[in-house]
Amino acid sequence: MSDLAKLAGVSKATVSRALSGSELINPATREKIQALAKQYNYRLNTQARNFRLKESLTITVIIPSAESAKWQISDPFFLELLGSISVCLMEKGHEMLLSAVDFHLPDKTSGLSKINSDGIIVIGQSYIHKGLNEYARSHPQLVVWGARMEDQDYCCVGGDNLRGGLLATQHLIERGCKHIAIIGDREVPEGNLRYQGYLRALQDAGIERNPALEISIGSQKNEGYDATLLLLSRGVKFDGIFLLSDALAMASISALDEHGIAVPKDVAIVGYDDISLARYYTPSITSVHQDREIGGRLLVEKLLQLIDGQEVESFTMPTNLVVRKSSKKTTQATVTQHPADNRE
Amino acid sequence: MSDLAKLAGVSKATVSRALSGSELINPATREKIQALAKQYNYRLNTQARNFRLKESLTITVIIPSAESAKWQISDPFFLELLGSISVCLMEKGHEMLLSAVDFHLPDKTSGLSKINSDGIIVIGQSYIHKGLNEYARSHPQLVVWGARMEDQDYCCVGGDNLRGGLLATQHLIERGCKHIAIIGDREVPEGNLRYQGYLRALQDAGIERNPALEISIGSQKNEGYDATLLLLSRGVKFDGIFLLSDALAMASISALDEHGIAVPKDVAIVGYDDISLARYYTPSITSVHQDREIGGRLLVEKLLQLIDGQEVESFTMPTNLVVRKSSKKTTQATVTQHPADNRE
DNA sequence: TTGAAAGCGCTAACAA
DNA sequence: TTGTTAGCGCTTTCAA
Repeated sequence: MSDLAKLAGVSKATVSRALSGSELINPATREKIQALAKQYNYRLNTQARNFRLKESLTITVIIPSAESAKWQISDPFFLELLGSISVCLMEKGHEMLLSAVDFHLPDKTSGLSKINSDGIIVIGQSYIHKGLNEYARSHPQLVVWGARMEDQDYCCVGGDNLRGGLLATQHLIERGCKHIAIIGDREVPEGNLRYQGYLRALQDAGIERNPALEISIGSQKNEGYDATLLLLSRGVKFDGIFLLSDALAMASISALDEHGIAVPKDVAIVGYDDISLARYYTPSITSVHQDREIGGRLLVEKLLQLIDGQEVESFTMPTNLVVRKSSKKTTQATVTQHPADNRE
Repeated sequence: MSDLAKLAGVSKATVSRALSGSELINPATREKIQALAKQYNYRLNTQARNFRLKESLTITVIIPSAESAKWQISDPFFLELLGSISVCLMEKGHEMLLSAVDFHLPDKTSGLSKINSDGIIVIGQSYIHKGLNEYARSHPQLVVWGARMEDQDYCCVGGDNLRGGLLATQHLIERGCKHIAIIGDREVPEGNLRYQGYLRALQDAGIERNPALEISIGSQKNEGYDATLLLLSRGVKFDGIFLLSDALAMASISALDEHGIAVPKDVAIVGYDDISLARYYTPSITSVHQDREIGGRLLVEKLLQLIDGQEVESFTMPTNLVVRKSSKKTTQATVTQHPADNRE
């Protein structure tokens, strides 16, 4: 920069002002300097600038990774949300630092405090709601995609999971299902709310809950597959399954298919998230839609407001069901399998 | 830091040395200072440190975004590779800056030079091979996932696309297919090589190439769907399709299914990449496997060597076919559709 | 083994 | 409108 200053015959300060497009500078000088900068292919040292300004223009996005397969970034929906966040951040002139954190590790949120950026977006509360609460008290520059909780000290954006679970289950009931299984991770707040919606729908319809139809697992595809096999092995009747994510739904359909059980003929399937592939699966998957574009935008905007020192409210996005083939009504049938293997 | 120095009754320099675990310091002093730092929850200012050291410990990963849907980060395989890269980078103590760039834009690679990090990993050459070459000449801290090219001035890691295309097509031929369509993006180097493999397999088997069976499109799911409809509308006979990615394969199967064409009974399908979902699609998808874990690790290691000033060679990873149901032999059948709509 | 001091490249008071 | 100057928080010579 001092070189450039010499070349232009002005001081460093003037160059700095010219390059940052300051108001209080002679337009002629500014253009001269900018031309010179371009000519010599000079670029501001962002590190120095950020250091000086005590800002990084960088946002850290944390996405939970799957414990079992660390190199595999979790849920496709989160990835699609990530795409939306990435675009918004870019529009606002921020960089995106991506960090896949395994929240199953003992230290859990301890990694958060090592982060050095203007703000943090956590995609999915995972198992760390309390940790987030604690962290947020000292570092308010945090927004989280997830479920609204009673005791929530951080800003949270997410879908209406209770309603989503309700819609999904009601749909299966309306479609004629009497024995509706539910498979997914109920340990995480979002999953739990979807489960509550499921319970409520059953209750509203006067259907008694059957614990043998409920399986709480992680969110990996193989777990969806295995859980479906487990369900089959229980020998309990079921004619519909509500899966707490589309990835699980796909794996489940795959498992059913391998056992000669047809979807939707024998069993109706409803997933969650309406990931882009849901429409292109065979059969296409009925799913609870969450708008990732709006979601990502909201997360970014709220975080930026937070960084700006503004007060910010959490937001729950409306949610709707997209009906596709996997739950289409056909000639009814109910599956019973291997009543032998009847452990838990 | 100066506060900490006062507390410890030493100079800033000593604190700095203690915290960086320098050799030339009294172990007693070091431990005292480290204890103090922990007690007061003091952390080094990374920005200042990086600025001083002229390093960022940050690697930028560039992943091409789909032109049509900017918020949707492209191919699932790239995402899985990204996961692997992320883990390796973390292991090596680097941060990962993620940038989704639309290489269809007119400026194309111009964005690269604005990047301010220790090195760049580009996932997929996309349409910018020349731009990468040019960039690499002045900025050698660059590795690219993609295809080996004759004139390549950058370090490149990727699968053996020619062989992959060959294996996929040979498999379809062995399985009895006589009329093998190919759908995918041949504009990008990787796609083109896979296509060359396809051509060679046909040639080896003495099957004449039929341009009506070839469709070059982008890599979005809807394009795979549309391309399949286009193929059907051409009214040309086909009993197998080689799709240049698994995402396309899924969309294609979906399109066929909607037209009452069964996979693999009527048409055999082979995809590419062996993404984790391939095994859980219905039917499960035969696909050319590329090891994302090793791939990611290689990319990171080579980049770090490059940053370290070492000479680095490009590497082509071995490639193999994973056979699943989508290409399983059944009672043979050949589809002909709508010979009416025979334009193009 | 430790301290004093310089300086990384930039911005922003303050002065001119 | 521009220049002078100080200083962000750290590391690292060099000297003690």
